[in-house]
Parts: sequence; C-alpha cells; structure tokens
Amino acid sequence: MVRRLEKENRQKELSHLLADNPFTTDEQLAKKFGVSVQTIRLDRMEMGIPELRERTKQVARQVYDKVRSMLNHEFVGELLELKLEDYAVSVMEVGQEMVAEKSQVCNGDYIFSQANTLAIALINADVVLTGSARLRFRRPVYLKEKIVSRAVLARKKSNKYLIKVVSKVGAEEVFVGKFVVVAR
Amino acid sequence: MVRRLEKENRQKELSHLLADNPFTTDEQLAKKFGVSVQTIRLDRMEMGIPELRERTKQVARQVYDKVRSMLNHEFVGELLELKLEDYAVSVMEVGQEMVAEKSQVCNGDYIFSQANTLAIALINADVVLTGSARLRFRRPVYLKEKIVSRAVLARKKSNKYLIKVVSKVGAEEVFVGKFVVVAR
DNA sequence: TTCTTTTTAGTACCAGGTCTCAATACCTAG
DNA sequence: CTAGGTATTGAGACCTGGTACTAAAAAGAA
Repeated sequence: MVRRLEKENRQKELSHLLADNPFTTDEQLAKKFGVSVQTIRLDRMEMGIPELRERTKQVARQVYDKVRSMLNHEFVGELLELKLEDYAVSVMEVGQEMVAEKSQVCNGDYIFSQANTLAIALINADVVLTGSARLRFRRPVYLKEKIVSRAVLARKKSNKYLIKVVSKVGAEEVFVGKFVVVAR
Repeated sequence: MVRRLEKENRQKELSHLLADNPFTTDEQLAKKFGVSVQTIRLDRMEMGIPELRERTKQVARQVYDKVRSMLNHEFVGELLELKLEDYAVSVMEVGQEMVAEKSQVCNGDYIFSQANTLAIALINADVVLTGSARLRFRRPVYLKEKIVSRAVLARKKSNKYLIKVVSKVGAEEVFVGKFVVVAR
C-alpha cells in the first residue's frame, strides 16, 4: 500500500519535473528521488516518456519551428485569403502558451498581433508601419478557440491606409480594431 | 588548388546547412557531400561546430528559455518599478527577432505587448483583461534601442481602469496608448 | 622526387540510453 | 506462516552518434 503510493507520487512528480525541465538524465533523476536508475527507466516506460536525447530533440524541433513562425514573426496566425489593398483573412487557434494559466483566457497581445500583422500584410510595400490604432476587445477568448480575423481596407490617402479588422470566434465578434498604417 | 577550393566551399556550405538545419548527423552530411564521415568530422572540428547532440541541446535550451520568457509571456520587457494601482515602469531592448529584416524597424506587436502587459501588471487581480485601447506609434523604433515604458493609472470606475502608457527611447516619445482594462 | 595538404580508414572509448533476464524486497490474502 | 503478486534493483549485451588518436593513401606543389 505504501509502496504503491510512493510509486504513484514519484511518477507524477517525475512527469512534472520533466515537463518543466526536460534536460535531466535518468541518473540525475535517480539521485533526486533516491531510487535506482532502473526504477526511473521503468517509470518512464510506463508513462511513455522518451529518453533525454529524444526529449531534447523534440523540444528543439518544436521550438525551432515555432521560433521561425512566431518569434521571428512576420505574421501571426495562418493566412487564408489575401487580396492586396482590398481584404485579407487569417485564422489562429488559441494555444496553451497564449493563455493565462488561471483563467485560460487568451492574452490580448496575441489577438492584437494577429490583427496587426494581417493589417500590415494587406499593404504591398517593403516597409509598412503601424501608425495608430483603436482597439476593442469585446469578449475574452479561451483556449482552443479559433479566431478568424478579417481585415478590410477602408480608406487610402497617399501613403496612409485605414484598415478595419474584425476578429470572430464562430459568429461572435471578439475583437474589432481600426488601424492606420503607413507605407514608406 | 582544386582540392583547396573544394574544401573551402564544402565548409562554407556545411556551416550554412547546419545553421539552417542543425539536426543532421555526420553520416547524412557525408552522403550529401559525397565524402567520408571523417572528412565531415574534420571540417566540423576546424570550424568549431559541435556534434549533433550538442547542437540539438543548444537549440533546445536557447529556445526553451526564449519561449518561457516571450511566448509564454506573462510579461514583455523587464519590470523596473511597480506601485500597484498607481504606476509602473518597464524597459525592453529591441532584439534581432523583433525587427523586420529589411528595415530593421521593430514590429509594433512588441511595442504594444510591452505597454499592454505593463498596464495589466498595474492591476492587482487574478484575471485582468484588456477591454479597449487607443494607440499611437509616434516614430519607428530600431534595433538595439531601449524602450522605457511608463504606465500610469488615470481613472478607476468600479472594475474598469483607464491606464495611460507612454513609451520612450531616451527622451523621445515613440508610443502612447490609453488602455481600458477590466478586472474580474 | 620529396614535402605538404587533404582525405580516408580503423581502433579504442564514452554518454546515455534500450532490451532482456534474473534476483530481491515488501506487502497482502489465504 | 507462507505462497504470490507488485515494485525495485542489478547485470550484461547492444545501439547511436559521436571524440581522440594513429596511420595510411591520394594528390598537388616545390
């Protein structure tokens, strides 16, 4: 009875530990838990957790792609339609990394970024800057929801463009923004 | 003469290849270049490029940290001062990953995120959402510039807060925003 | 031809594992 | 008390993708 509990707890803790620091060898883990290396290996097997190198590779790959698309972002979301100087549509699914842990509500930054990059994508110029914007977040967006953003060019005045962006989850408006962007 | 050139070219190509896809074994590389594994190893040694596992680990670690601080961001920038429901100051240096390659101009998303997260940090509640905002980007911000953002609570009306954020590079205003945030 | 650079081959060794077989330890039900 | 199942540990062979080192062959250049 006691040992059963010990095992369960160890395994739970183990998976948490590895979730939040995947770069630990079985040997280090064994020391940390005061058990043998074999026990750790058995635990990993039971839970289907791969070895250190595999974990490292997975993290590296995942994030390598993500960094390319998100941090180095020219664009946030996935572009669905684009007619330059007319309208554009993109979709973005709210992922775990976008929400606050407690509330599961998507951070406004992402919603803004999706809209802002979409607005900029609409303009066909090498350098496009956001000049000003008015935003309204109409309701919180939760984990796993898909935000479809539609940007429409409303007015053009020399190198200044007024773009209206509406973001929806299903039929429901979650965000509207008016962006003035400037081409250089 | 010919072989010298071959070597130089191979090494150049090698480093490019690995820069843009670090997950290749020496054996795969050897096949790709039509040389022996040893030659690839020698090339790596000469150029100080570590082995596959080390490269993978580096990518994973780098990006792991970055993801934690940026993608998983509760906060963008570095918090300098905070007096809840009064004012807050943060600073952010514009990094390579924030700028458009051509123009070296910082993407507005980051400037917004710094301001938005700062505004939210000002409010002491579990769930704080951005309700609406008016933004003005006054001038482009370039690589390596340090943006100091100052958020001040202007008005409070039950659970709604009006916050004014001013971001400066040196003495120059680069962004101003008025945020209405809602606590739940 | 001799010297030098480049390339290839081969061996020993390492980390961090997998996979398999066997030996204990521990608790519990009969 | 004892047989039986679960949990833990140990030991050994083998794997991948290397490092470190030695040696030999190939190809120009002097």
